[in-house]
Amino acid sequence: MSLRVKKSTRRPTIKDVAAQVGVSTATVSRVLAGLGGASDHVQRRVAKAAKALGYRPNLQARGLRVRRRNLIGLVLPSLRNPFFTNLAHGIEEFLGVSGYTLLLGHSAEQADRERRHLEVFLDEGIAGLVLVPSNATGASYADLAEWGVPLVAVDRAPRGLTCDLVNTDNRASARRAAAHLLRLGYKHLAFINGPKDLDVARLRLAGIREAFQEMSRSPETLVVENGDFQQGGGANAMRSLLARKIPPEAVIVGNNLMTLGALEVVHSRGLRIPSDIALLCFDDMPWATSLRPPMTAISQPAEELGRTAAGLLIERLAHPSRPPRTVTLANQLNIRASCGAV
Amino acid sequence: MSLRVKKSTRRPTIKDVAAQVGVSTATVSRVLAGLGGASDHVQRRVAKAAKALGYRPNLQARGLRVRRRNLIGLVLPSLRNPFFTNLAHGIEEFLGVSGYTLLLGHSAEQADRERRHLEVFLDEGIAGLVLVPSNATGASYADLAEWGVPLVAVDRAPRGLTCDLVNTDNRASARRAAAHLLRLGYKHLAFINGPKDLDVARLRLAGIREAFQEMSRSPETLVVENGDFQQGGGANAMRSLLARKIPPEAVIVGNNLMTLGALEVVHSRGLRIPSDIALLCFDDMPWATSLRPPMTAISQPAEELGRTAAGLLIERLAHPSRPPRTVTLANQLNIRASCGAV
DNA sequence: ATGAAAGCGCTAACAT
DNA sequence: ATGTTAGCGCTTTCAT
Repeated sequence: MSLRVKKSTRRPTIKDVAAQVGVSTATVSRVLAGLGGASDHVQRRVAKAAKALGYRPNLQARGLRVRRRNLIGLVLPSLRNPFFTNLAHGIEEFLGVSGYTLLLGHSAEQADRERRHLEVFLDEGIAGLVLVPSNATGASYADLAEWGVPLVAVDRAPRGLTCDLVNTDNRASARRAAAHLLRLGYKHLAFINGPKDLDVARLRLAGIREAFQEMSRSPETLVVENGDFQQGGGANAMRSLLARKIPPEAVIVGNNLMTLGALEVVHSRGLRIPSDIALLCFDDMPWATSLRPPMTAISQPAEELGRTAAGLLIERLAHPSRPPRTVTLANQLNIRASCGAV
Repeated sequence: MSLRVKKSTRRPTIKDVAAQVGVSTATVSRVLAGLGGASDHVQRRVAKAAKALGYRPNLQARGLRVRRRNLIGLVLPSLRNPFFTNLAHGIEEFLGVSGYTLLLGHSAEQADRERRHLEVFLDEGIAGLVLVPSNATGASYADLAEWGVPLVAVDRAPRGLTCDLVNTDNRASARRAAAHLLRLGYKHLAFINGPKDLDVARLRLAGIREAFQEMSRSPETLVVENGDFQQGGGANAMRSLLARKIPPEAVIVGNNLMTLGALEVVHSRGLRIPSDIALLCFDDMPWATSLRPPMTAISQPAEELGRTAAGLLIERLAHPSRPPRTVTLANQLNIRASCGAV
């Protein structure tokens, strides 16, 4: 005796399964949800029929009913930057095993694009949100709190909003990096920083200044350029540094992309690293060791940042009213030849 | 006279707007959908009330009703590989302006993970799917056709399924690359290829063999290793090549990540490029020019691939029964110093 | 143990 | 021009 499989073009619903077995939809729902409350006999038959029909739950309908979905929104400033995509990797990995699905948006550091994504995600009924805030001009996150969606910020603190935050020890690692260069004897340093709006940028600059102070160096021996975290910005900044009356002997570059731009300029001028100019950069990328000379870099634990953020979000979903937490992960200074010390 | 704003903790629904204005929900729905069919007076009042209340549509409810959602699923083999994340960038960019939102999943080249994502996406009611098939052992895409979800494959053709496909001219570009090396006088070549299962891998190998034939070289002067498209695999393959009785004079590496692995080994052995060993790789990355010497690379238009795929999908959504198309984009050989020709 | 029925928020036929 | 109504697929009381 074989089950009659209803031939149909549309997806089978819980109703079809119920009809097949000859029970009510309520029973099917309960069985499929694993709530028991049905005889073993029925349980088996329901499971069998569901399988035979190829039944799959309609998550929209379920979501509509229980007003909660297993969707998590993720908004990143860029998909071209490995730092952020590694972050995404970490998040996806963690959330995947927790049964959540990711909605992805990218803001290109623009407040309005970011906002649009956030709104759509909300309309989709996301359960939670992971955000690397652009903090672009005009961006404000103050009203996100009212949306009632659990939110974890990563890497950067959103302006005007206190929430769970996972970041790195920007200040301390920048201080260590600067101290390293000063200790090696470089006198005139430059820092190609990110956009001024970002706390990340402020903290790193503060860290570098600390190092100068600790080692009793004049703040005038530090030149700061503000780049845009893009390759072109890095190139521009480097050009402008090299055009100075006293070009820096060593440069700290604020991220991976700007480093590429800076390198481009350094190479095109035929300058040698580190004898003509020493380089140290934020974001240790797999190719840092393949550059000649290998690049000294501050490695940021991008994937770990992602996993931590995902974990924090899951906890937040379980305990919505806990006080917000900040988790800071340590960066690491990987010393290689681009600064002259082996 | 100001509108009374109903104070409530839950999201306002279309009902709240209707009540506020004193019309039926149907009218509100029509006005908000821009279908007209209402007096200017009412239109204005509805718009005003919706805004005042902060009304936002519940997309799940809408989707349930109209059985179609503005969600597009995207499944990638990896989020660590810039090629794929650039692809994602292109897709996101295109889809974003078309009003679609992206669901992201990554398979890590594993058939079961990939399948799980596909199923969940389907349950979420996606309108369409962009897939870079893992083609991992056990993966089959034959039944995807029955799901009735428009599907565009990118980069690799899914096993057992004919569908829209966007890829690159793997065969031709591989042939050009090999010809370039042969013309430069290299006799013993090696190819660190990707997993055998992938059409990409087969096509490239075929292209290289073509070059050998055209230039009347013995096929024995080509050694092929199959890597896993990961950094570690590239390192292993390179080690094994260097351990041969006759190590290759020039190596073509199948992707960016394996290139990093190969470089790692080359550098650790103290070999010089190109005098000891020439290198040419698939995937031109921003850092290719910053390597010393700059790396000769076959650039694949990842973002363009993504945009094209997104475009194809949108057309497919509009014309579900059109015959499947394959769009092939040209790769470009960027000749740099790593092969000896300036 | 199981079923009937209501309803999540929305849209679309079908009235009027 | 606008309202009434049904129903998308599901879960969840509340009965039985």
